[in-house]
Amino acid sequence: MRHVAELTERGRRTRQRIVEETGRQILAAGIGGTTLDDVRAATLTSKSQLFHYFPGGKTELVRAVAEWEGGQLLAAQEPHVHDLSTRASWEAWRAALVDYYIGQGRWACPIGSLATEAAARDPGLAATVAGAFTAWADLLAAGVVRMQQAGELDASVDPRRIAASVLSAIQGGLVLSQPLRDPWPLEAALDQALHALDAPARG
Amino acid sequence: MRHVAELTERGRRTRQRIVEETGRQILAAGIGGTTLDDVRAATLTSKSQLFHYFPGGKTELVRAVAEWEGGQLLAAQEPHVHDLSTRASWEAWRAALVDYYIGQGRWACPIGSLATEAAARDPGLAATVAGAFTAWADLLAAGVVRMQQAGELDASVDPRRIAASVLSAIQGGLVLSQPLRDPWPLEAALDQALHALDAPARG
DNA sequence: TAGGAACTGGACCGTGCAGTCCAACGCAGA
DNA sequence: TCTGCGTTGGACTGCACGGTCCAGTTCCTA
Repeated sequence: MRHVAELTERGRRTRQRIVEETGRQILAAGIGGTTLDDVRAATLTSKSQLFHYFPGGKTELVRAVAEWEGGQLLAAQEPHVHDLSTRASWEAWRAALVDYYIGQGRWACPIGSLATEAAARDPGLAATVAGAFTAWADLLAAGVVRMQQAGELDASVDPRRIAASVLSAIQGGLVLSQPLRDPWPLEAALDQALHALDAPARG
Repeated sequence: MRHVAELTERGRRTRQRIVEETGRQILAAGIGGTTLDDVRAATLTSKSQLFHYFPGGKTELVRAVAEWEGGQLLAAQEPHVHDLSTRASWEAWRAALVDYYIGQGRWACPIGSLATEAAARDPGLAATVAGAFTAWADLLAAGVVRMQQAGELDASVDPRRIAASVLSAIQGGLVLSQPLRDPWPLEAALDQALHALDAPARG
């Protein structure tokens, strides 16, 4: 006997298909530019399915997308983002990240692009987005700490500030790169931010 | 005898009122979240006036806003942005900029917030936005050159890359600060980016 | 002071889109 | 095979919003 809102395997797959396709459309056209009819057509589903799996409508769907994309974004940085204990590891991480954005034709951050639109429309979504940023920043800050522990970095630098400035370089670099359709601002900003890791430990 | 599309003083004021109010609404709610009816109500005008001054409709209005905001943004950085020949001048510029964004309750960049939404919806607008970024970056790069000429900065650093990374720090810092409603990521990113100016000239 | 152009008010229209509703299908377990 | 829930299809509704239209007013200029 099943209980409320339980999903079968088929249901889970359909739901997931909707989330991923909506994510693609939002990245390309923004929340406002993404219509449920477009999603319905692209996923070969029907209106009733959309509201069956997301009773809260578009708002709930977008939040599900935010959570999914947040996870994907961190997954794309594995395994480097859990190392980051050497300068070489940071470079490997950097390469994976640039490939995720530019190499795979995203040209924007799935989370970052939600941030601006979310802040105005949906406070709950803004909280989800802020949470994704915090989780990400924590991973980077942990890497900075690891570099300090390994004796490769001056212990006086603040890991949280480094993490925030690296994250800002990514987001801001994408803002500049996107309309120019050229990765160089992203790369310049990222490299500049990573120079903060070049302060050797004081012997 | 007047000619086509000439504006009287009254007309110019009305038009300007529409542009500024639309700018406020776009910053708060995005392009998609801004309706002509809201603008009409807030400016105490009528639909016909909106289309009288902007025959191209919302698209043309938004472009006018982008150009106006671009100018305002640079104006807010005066007179510092035309100096930037000393480290102190950069700090004064930094303070003016943070006040423009945070002190005046914007919490987002009028141009940066357009960038993401524009890239998807309106290629012409994206070009305008890219132009605004370029003009801004040119001013910063000129400042870097002035520091180099004054002998305060190593001549080997690339002014364009510095300018791009500082601009990215601003835009990305705002992306992080906005949902958190806290200026610290913006300030951390900006300060980190400005460290690039701390490379003394090689004697 | 008359003519005309710039300016203004607001009713009206068409459409695109979020969300509703209900009937039908399919796949388990009893 | 029956029963019931999870699942699916798609027509339908309400309305918000961009855009049109035209009549009326203000104000410059000759």
